[in-house]
Amino acid sequence: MESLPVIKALGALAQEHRLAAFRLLVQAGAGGMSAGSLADALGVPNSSLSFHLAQLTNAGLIIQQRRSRSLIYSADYAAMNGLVGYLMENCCGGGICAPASNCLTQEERNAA
Amino acid sequence: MESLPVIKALGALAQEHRLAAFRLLVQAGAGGMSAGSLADALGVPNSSLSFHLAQLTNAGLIIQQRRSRSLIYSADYAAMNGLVGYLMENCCGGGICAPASNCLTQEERNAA
DNA sequence: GCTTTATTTCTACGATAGTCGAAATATCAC
DNA sequence: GTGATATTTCGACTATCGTAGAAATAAAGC
Repeated sequence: MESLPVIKALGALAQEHRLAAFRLLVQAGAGGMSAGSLADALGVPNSSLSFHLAQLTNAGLIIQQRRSRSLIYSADYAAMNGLVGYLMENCCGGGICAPASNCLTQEERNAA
Repeated sequence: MESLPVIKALGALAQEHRLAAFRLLVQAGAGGMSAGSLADALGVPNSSLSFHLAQLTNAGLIIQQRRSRSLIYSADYAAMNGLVGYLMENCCGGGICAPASNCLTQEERNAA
């Protein structure tokens, strides 16, 4: 993993509403949440949240899907694993520390 | 761990020079590096780097020590473990994923 | 004390982030 | 097509970030 996407991902998470939104999506799992229900849950105006969701999407941390009139967002577990992996990979000179554990996607969990 | 310090830490790492500096310090280990040698290694003016080191220090990611005329900076492994732990802790609803592996401090490594 | 070395603080500047109401777009139901 | 719903884009604004030269501070040596 390169440095630039890591910086984008870290920057995307380094904001109150975005960190909260991302965590909600992580906990929501594969089903995801609509933009509107996220805005309600966070108490942020739609237009503001839309801005933040675009940032998270651009950073590759979340995925957007249309379901009827709603846009459903869900966390990209692979991206998150890559981010944590990058941070741990360069820890302690890459020698002693074991790689970070991975969060499984719904599919991976079913397969296990 | 609260949300605010996590946001500060993520924000501190979400910048080219600061991420590079932090990684250099992580690899440098307990011995750390002086402000000047960091500035040389990164090709950044002293005053600019000083600004960034202050941000990292304020975020609790690195530690400052004076050694004669030089100020020596070193990575705070405990803070990094806390940050990664926070991200992993809220992953997958906190259920299935194992906690992230820890990077050991020099003392912990010696004790092991 | 004065000088040298190492680093920070000051200052000013342009660039980007965050906010939110209003207008625009997309989809569905009839 | 018309109307209702869900979400985004636009616009204007303030606040904070990143930059780097210049001046100030801290420690060591003579």
